[in-house]
Amino acid sequence: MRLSAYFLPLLRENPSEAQIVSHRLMLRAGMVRQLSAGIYSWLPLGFRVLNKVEQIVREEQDAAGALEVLMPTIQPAELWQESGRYEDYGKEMLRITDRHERQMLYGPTNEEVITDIFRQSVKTYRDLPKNLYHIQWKFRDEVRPRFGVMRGREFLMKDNYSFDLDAKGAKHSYNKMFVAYLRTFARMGLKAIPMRADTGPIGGDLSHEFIILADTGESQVFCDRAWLDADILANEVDYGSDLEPFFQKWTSLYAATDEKHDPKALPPDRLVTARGIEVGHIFYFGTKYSAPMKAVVAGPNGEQIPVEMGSYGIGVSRLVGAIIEASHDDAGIIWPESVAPFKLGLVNLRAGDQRCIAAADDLYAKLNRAGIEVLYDDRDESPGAKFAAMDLIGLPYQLVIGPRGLDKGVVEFKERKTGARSELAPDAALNRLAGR
RNA sequence: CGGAGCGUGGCUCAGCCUGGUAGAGCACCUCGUUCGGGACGAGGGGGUCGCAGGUUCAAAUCCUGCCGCUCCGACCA
Repeated sequence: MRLSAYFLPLLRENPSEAQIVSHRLMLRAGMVRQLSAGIYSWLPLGFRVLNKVEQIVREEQDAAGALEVLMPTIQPAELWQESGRYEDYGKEMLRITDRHERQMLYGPTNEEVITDIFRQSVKTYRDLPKNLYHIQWKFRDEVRPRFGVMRGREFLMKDNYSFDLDAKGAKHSYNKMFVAYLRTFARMGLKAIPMRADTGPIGGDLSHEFIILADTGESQVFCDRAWLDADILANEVDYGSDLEPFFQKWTSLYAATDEKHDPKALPPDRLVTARGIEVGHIFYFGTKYSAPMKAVVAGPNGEQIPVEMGSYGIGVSRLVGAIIEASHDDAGIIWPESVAPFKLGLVNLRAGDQRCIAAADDLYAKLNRAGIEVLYDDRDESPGAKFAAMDLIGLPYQLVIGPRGLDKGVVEFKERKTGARSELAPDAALNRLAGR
């Protein structure tokens, strides 16, 4: 993508409404614009990241055997009256009346809708287990939206729902999601630590929050030092096998939120105190919805059995902010390669110099042919402005083309994360990037 | 929802106290000179000061109401 043809409205100064670093950087890097309190438009650069995060979530859900669906954002109130949550949910739920005076709502979550879908079509235990997910916009009318997309009112969430015949099956479904979540966050360069959690308005008796460590996190958390070196992606997981050992392994290391922290749980030399951001939450809640909504199946002996359910959420749009919170420096964002909007920034320092243009255009074409996602800064700007822009948007690698380098037959290769620079022949730079 | 604050070109902000008809830096447009970490000169465009009402000869400035946004606290992916 040529920057001259892109839509990347960068801000040189910090918008006064943005108080935390991810919010500031997302506005300055031209990723999002606020439309209203807690409601954001995603601009091209931000949308690319959102899609990459979403895709990683999707791949890990698919790998764990969940099936993707898409449910509406607008739901009828009756379903919520049936489950008993219509009144309980309170003012957080955005209620809407349609032209026929029918009570509708903008879905804050989807337990009711999915349970309705399930009960219409699944009548026998032979069709179990099932696990359905979707990635859809939600609306929760937060009293106080803040932190940019990290706590918006409208947000993109992956939520899924498992259906099993009995508690044992439900626990296996829970474990699958537990594994999938650890893998999902790890692939985004995040260390997400599962912490036992309250179930809140969702209900149920088994629940874990997944919390990533970031200096600017909302809440204080405590964990075993061993977490810092843990490598979740090190071992492959067979979702068909018994996952309980995996679950036991990753829940045995101490980790607790502020409310649940026991100061005596660990010796001081093993205790890490940090800030945390919640990026996922999983629940096993049994028959809380299936019983009142009559989501029952015929069991092996013909009896009617309410299904055992769980629900699992990942804040997809929140993750974009959370990743920035966890990975940035004074100059801007530092994207993990897996979610970076482009892998590479190609900078032509002299937009008016034919030799530089020819060299940059040539490299740009080759990079495109090699399938490398590249943002090509072909604008006529000062070098300083170009470098600052590249550092701000935080692409993992930069290639700089200028007259000095061309005299020596080289381009400069820079790594955003480490700041390491080296000079390479253009073809060598190409190979190096293609090899990564 | 309790407490606090803000709303003036795209962004950051000054002007408001002590009313006299809007200003700076950055950004933008044109020309020229520049160019290896946010260049320089000259010229130029853009706002009626969140909205409504009131006081006054006169309101960005004073008064009232409303709307919007932000921050601190209790709740959430």
